[in-house]
Amino acid sequence: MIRKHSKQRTLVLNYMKQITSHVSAEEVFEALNQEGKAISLATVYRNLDILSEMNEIKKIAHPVNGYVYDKTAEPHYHLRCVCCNRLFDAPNAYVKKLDTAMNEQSGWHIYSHSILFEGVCPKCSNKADANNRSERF
Amino acid sequence: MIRKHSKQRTLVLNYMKQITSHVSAEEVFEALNQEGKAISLATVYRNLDILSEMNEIKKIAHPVNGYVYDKTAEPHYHLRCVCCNRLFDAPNAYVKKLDTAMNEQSGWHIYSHSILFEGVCPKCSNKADANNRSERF
DNA sequence: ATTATAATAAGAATGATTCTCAATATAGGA
DNA sequence: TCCTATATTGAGAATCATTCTTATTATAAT
Repeated sequence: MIRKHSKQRTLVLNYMKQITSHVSAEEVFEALNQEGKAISLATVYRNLDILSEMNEIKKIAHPVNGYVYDKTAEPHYHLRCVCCNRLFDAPNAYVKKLDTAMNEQSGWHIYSHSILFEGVCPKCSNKADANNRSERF
Repeated sequence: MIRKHSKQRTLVLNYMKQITSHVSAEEVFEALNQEGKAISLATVYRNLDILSEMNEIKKIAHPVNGYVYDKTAEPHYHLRCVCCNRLFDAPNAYVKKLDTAMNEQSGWHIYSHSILFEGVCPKCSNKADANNRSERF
């Protein structure tokens, strides 16, 4: 018996599709409730995981803050700001041939890969510049 | 006042240097106590984090199992088996030019990147083959 | 030796995530 | 439409990795 998304799962999915960043379950929970859409935290967690398994979104281990969810399951790369800790999509395309190359080199059966770049985002580096200026004068 | 490693920190570091895989704090704790080296779990956690900050080892967010620690802080890539969930070092070298390329493309100040390949390790794919054979007959 | 700082053990506290379970909703067949 | 089986929910309890607290012990510099 194939069952389509429940009312709550649809809420979660619609929210995910509409945002541009990467969010934690807690953030989804708070955003939906703020909008007046009553949903429990456990249901948010449950549905984010179900949607990940259905390959509609992707669950990502954030290097320092538990898990975040990504609106798209298509493989792509990420940038993390070591200053504000936020996660962003990288502008470049997925390089499929890295998988075939690693396949041959390692003897594993490789499905995919992910790349995480670490650095300082423009917003944070502007802030740092401003601080330096004000310290100087 | 510069202080060199304490007795317990040295225990942890020596253990890390001698292993080949990637271990959790709990595993370090159990291995050391099994060897008769008394050390508390909190101390293991504390020193693994201190050693990471000192850049002697590296702390890694495992995609499904919390954090693991890597004996080397030198940037390199990883393979994760989706079957047994273990983490291994990839055989290839770090590609520095990905950082400079992403620097230009994104406008960020990029420090480094990491690549995580996902697939099935030889041991697990052998196991799967064996299971298939036995199911067939 | 003395003193100040660093580090420890043990357990308590925290916090994110998962689990439990009684209640509610839904799909498909009679 | 009503019935039945299954899916889903909400609310809070439970779990579990990690961090914090605090009294005690170790260490380095004087």
